[in-house]
Amino acid sequence: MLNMFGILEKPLITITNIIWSFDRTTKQLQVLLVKRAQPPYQNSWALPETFMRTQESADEAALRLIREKIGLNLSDFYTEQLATFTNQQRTSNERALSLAYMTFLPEMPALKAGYGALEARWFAFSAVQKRYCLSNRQLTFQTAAEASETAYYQALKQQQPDQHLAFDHEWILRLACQRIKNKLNYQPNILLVLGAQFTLKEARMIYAAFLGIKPSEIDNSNFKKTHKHLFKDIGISSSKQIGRPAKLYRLASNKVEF
Amino acid sequence: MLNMFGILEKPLITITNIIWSFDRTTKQLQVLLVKRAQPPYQNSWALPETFMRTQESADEAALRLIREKIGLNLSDFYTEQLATFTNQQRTSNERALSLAYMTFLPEMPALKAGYGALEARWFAFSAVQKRYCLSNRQLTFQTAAEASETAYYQALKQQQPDQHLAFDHEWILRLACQRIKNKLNYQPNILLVLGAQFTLKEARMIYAAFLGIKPSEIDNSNFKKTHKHLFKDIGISSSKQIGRPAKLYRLASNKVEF
DNA sequence: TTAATAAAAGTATTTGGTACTTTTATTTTT
DNA sequence: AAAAATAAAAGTACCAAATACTTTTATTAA
Repeated sequence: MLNMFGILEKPLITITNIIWSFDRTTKQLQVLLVKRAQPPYQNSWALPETFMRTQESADEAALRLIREKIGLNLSDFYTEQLATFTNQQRTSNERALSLAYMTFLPEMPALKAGYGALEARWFAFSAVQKRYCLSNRQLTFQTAAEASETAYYQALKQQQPDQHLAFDHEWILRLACQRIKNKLNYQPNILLVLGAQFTLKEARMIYAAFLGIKPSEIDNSNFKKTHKHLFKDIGISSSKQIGRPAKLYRLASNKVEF
Repeated sequence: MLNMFGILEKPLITITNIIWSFDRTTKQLQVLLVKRAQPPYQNSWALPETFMRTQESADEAALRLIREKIGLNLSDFYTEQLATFTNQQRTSNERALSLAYMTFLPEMPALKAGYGALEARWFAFSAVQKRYCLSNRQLTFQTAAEASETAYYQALKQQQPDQHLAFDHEWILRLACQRIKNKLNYQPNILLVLGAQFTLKEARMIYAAFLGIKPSEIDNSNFKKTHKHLFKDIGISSSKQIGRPAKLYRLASNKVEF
């Protein structure tokens, strides 16, 4: 398509979805990765992706992705937009923008790999964080000094594929961590992975992961006081465990502001 | 483009840029609107837009938009991504996704309408807020209950064009307000419109606009204490005015986290 | 029955937010 | 030139929240 100023871009639209859940037995936050069946980045681990189709909104595509690629048939989850990635160097062949979403599942369902994936697997977030150095590094998006993004995409080409996530997925994950951390104090949507009821210890485990500290560094008593506006005691105690049973809480509001 | 599952979408990409500045004489936050020269929404006020071209990143397109449509040739400003709008009902003809950005100008330059615009004009944000009811209404994007977004796009078709901004631009602006408000306490990028040095009164004017209160309702002394981590006293006093001269401040950090 | 465990519950101290008052530096008026 | 008006800086006292820490309680394991 041409107009008097140049050729308009009509790129493919990739939907990339960071899918979070929580393992109740290990009390570990989980993130879903798939092993790619086809090139590029064949056999590499990647965030689940799909191309957007005609007659479908991005949100719908994000849901279809969950169904098709991961074999999940769920009704109860929450998806929010993360950001859109437009750098030309992010793909090598035909240009594709990536609309990144985050989905929070209130349980940790069994997975089966769908089309395009050799395998779909839950990973403990702490392991992924360590493996791919998703530290709290500041990401600057200042247009005047967008050097860091440019530098990242330059370096991307030299990477060993088997030691990294496919495409710019580490960059996307890093951004997701930053976003979740920023919202921890006013809109901790990440806690939706804890489902309808949870203990404060479980909430603390998640907070600690994004704050970059050990869970033991957060005092239970103080945590309860500081976040009492976010959690509501539902008057039930947790099931059998060593020590006094923990109370169960729910999120105070499921209204989610943008 | 076809694969075994269906037809992939390759939509046009619209870059929509909300451009903010500050009028030092009236101490009013300003937002830039253009009057559309061509259909659809001919003669309606709209946020500045352009189509993305090949060989150009979305960030570059956002910058080109500033140059071409508004005749600004600036080097010193900051642009950040707001969100991406993908609803099919947002355009009537060929499908177009909109990548919305926000740009903060440290001055309020004169405008000249460029290609596609009959006029480009600065509006006092307070007037725009009132005119288009950009109140603090909660916007829910819960995928399970995305009724509000769907309802919005349904209602959009019935709107009187001359009483509203073009396309879904009121929706986009409302989201921008919400985002700015949320970031006021930890990353008030909106204050970049105040330039290299500003008085606390100027900062208070902007805070008040997004908090939905009168500037007089914010106590100067307390505001200073509460936000002292964000502002740095640069030891200079403001120029001649009635009353004791205000000190000048700068933003403590121009590092911007995502 | 006792020890160990883990969380609830409570306390005391420090920090930060809020409401309010006083002081100071400037312009305008007399 | 002096006094009044203005607007912000600077200070104060009080209340609420965050933090560090201790005690109590409900449970399991030995």
